[in-house]
Amino acid sequence: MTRDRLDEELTLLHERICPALNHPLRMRILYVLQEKAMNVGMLTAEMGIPQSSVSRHLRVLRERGLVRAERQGTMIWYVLAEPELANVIDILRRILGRQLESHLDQAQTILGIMSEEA
Amino acid sequence: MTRDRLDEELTLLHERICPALNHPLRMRILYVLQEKAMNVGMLTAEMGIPQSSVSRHLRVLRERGLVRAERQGTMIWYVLAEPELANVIDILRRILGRQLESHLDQAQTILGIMSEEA
DNA sequence: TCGGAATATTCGGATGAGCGCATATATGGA
DNA sequence: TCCATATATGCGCTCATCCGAATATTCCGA
Repeated sequence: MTRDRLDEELTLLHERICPALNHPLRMRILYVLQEKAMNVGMLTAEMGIPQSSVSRHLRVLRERGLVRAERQGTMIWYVLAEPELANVIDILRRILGRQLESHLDQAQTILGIMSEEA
Repeated sequence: MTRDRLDEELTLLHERICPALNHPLRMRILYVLQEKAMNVGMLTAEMGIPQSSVSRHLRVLRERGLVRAERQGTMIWYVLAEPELANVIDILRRILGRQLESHLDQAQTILGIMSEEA
């Protein structure tokens, strides 16, 4: 694969897929949907944020083909369309875990990278 | 893991790790560094953007512990610190590839992205 | 066909990220 | 010490995204 081609593909990747991961609530939605399909009401309760927010986040995921919406009567059930996303999140969590263990983390804390600490 | 704990962890993940992936140039830097260490000058040439931009992107990656900076004389070599990131990118590329194959997306076809895949 | 529940969208404002340009800092050598 | 090279940062601007509240849409049942 040429340089330009890779560049092109990564740009496309960033336009289409990545925005889905660029928000913790969307990540959480993906993670929750991995276990079972849910409708908007359930997700709203689960997330603890306004329904309009949930709906907008779902739109981002839906438009990028990462979740599927299946209407059933007046409700709409959302299903994880790309199960591999769970792997992505797991890998990132693993990396985070390693960093939290290492001393590296101290330096970054000092640098004020982390908003607040857990 | 409780709901709150997962929420907390994903928020932390989003603050610390994800910003590194939120930009195509940073993704490209990670991808390029996977093959070999490079200094800022090499990366600037490779990317075709101003040196100040490269430097700022590197800072984001460095502060989050995803790359390591090793000074050698007047140059600074950058090394991929979390090789698993390459897996993340590969998974995302695979998802993108699947989506491009499906009819899901006509726009991509128009863009001529589907020419040939690896 | 009308009402109500479930979901989606619009609106306006606030916040943050990214950029190029210019400049600052650090290192090695003369 | 002074210069040249390599890298990092400050500044001002633009643009995208997010949010809550209010409103619109869709669908079912009576």
